Amino acid sequence: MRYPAEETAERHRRIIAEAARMMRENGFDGCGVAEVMKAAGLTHGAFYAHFESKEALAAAALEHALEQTVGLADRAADEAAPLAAFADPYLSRQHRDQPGKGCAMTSLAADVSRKGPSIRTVFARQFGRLVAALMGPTRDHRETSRSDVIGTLSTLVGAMALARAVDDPELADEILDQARRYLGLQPL
Amino acid sequence: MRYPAEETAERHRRIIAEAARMMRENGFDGCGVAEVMKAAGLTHGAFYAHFESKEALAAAALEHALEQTVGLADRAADEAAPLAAFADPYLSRQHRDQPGKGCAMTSLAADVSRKGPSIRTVFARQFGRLVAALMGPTRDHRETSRSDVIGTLSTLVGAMALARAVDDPELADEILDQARRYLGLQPL
DNA sequence: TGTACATCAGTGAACGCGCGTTCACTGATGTAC
DNA sequence: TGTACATCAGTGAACGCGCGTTCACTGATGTAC
Repeated sequence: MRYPAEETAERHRRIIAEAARMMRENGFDGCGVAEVMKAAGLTHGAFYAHFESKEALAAAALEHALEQTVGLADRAADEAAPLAAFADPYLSRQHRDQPGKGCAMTSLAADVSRKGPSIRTVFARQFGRLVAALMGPTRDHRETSRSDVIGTLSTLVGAMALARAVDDPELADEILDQARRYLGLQPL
Repeated sequence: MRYPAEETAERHRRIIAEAARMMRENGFDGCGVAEVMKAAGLTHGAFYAHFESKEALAAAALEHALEQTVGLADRAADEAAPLAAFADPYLSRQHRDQPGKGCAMTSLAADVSRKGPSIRTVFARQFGRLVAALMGPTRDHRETSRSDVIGTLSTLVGAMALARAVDDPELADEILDQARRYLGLQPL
């Protein structure tokens, strides 16, 4: 049957949101089309009324997930120390233990590097926006700032990836703790 | 037919080496058993004479790949500035463009976090050895040192993951450049 | 304002493919007598 | 030293399963007259 336009749009958004969560948890190839559609309350057959292919869904889901990270950076940019304001909640146990709700740079960067242009372009664009947001509106020493921003982001992404990979709770905690110290953040 | 023990052992090593390369390039799930065996010059049927399962191969391949990284750290530990000696070749374009020959922390950390204990334990153990190697034989300010080592490793892993994910050669180069500056390394 | 009809997001069965795994079989090697 | 035989890493066909994708069909909605 034909459905009201707004309900269809709402379902479309829900598919993207569920995919963004599941792909961050299990990787692009770790969650199936049928699984995503089921999580969105639909059957898999309807998928191709919403997306041209699974790759198109992956691109939309990645964009959605990174949008969330850019939003956090925008809010952090209003603080006195934007980088610290962004980094502090990033290096938390909550973020480590809930990849499905967290930053897609950490959970999907390696996956992205193995995918095609449609996905990698999304990543590059959103990463550029993230760096720009964290540099603040007007700075003079742009070069130095970009190095601080990119260096700090690298530390965040690497520390979180390592903390999640390690199969030893104490070591995982220590990685967060030492990365926080390294960046000059308060201990957890 | 039955084969000489040494030839069998040599083939076993070749399977692991090829798997270590292909899994770093394409992820654990991105390369198949048949593909690995073909790269090692065998047919897929012989695989289960060498490994109990694909997961067992993945664990062996990860161990092999990380052994290589620990070896580089051991050699860097003999230098005047071990961390810089390790970081300098890490943040190179060559490393970025040849993930199959490079550090498995960057290419496989996210994959590892989604796998079972047999694989995650390998990662944790080798990461521990890597940190220990880079801290040098005898230091007094251990706490500070561990923070420097873990913080720097995080930066390396994150920067390389980001540089590889980005679909823009200039941005990928800039990530390496700025991360090098952030860590106080000479420009490329 | 009614009526006939085109639309299209749904459903669920089916397809083709690749994957990890299994299995019957091979035959040179190493061992027991 | 020869001979018979067990071993086991190979080969290649086959299996079962899950996946992305396709397709015939449904029926409420929106549109044309």
